[in-house]
Amino acid sequence: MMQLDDQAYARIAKYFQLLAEPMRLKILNGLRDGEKNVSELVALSGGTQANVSKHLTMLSTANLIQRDARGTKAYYSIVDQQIFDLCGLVCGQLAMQMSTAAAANESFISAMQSQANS
Amino acid sequence: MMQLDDQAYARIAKYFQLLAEPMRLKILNGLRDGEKNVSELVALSGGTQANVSKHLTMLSTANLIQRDARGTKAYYSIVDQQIFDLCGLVCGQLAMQMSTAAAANESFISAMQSQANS
DNA sequence: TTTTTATATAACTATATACTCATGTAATAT
DNA sequence: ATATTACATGAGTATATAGTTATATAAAAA
Repeated sequence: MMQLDDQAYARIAKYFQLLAEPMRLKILNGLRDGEKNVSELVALSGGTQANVSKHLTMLSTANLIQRDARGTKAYYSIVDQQIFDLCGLVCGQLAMQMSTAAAANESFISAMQSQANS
Repeated sequence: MMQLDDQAYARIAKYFQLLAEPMRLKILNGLRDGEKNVSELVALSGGTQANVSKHLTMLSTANLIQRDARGTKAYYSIVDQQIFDLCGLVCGQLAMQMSTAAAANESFISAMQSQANS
């Protein structure tokens, strides 16, 4: 077994923490097909401007997304598409759990699986 | 872009939340090469018995690990090894960020990379 | 049966963080 | 110059959660 020091665990945990928030996942998914400005992300996510902006700052600070200010607008985009591999894996896990449990919500499962394979 | 409903985002976020804690990552990594009982995990992690037990209950409830009580001991083990793919991806991301930033701590980077490829 | 060992859990505290509301700031438009 | 638009951020609140201490529980040993 690989040994990691406490700082390494803390870093990895902080990374996962960024993905452990529904609104941030929504924002990241909203950026899947290319850059969007804050207003677009506010509309897309249904959150308030202040809240979306804060989440964008967090994701940007962690270098998961990058900011490009053009005029009065700020366009954000995904830095590394590999981020979606993570989400895909988790979706696959959840889909498996639910199908194993013979869960009732079939539409959720199929949505998860297609998400995982996208 | 795939549309997910709010419940889906919440589920995925909750899953990531489980991985967003250094002690839980340490425990999961401790189970990488096979089952261990609580005492072993307490020793390995350096946490208190109560705290480790709580984290184990959380991970077990979420079906990331499974519990097997034998005598007075409780042996925990990983349910699906794919969990380590997630950690590997994150380690790779962090390693990339650090090498891109030409960070000074080279030993951390190599540790991360070998972890990602294990 | 009593004690010991191994684990789980309840009660509590401290801290982190998501959110809202209000305001600051900077670029464009009038 | 002033107003407007787009975004960021500070202050404050509420909630979630990690950790500690103490105790409960259950199997094994004495």
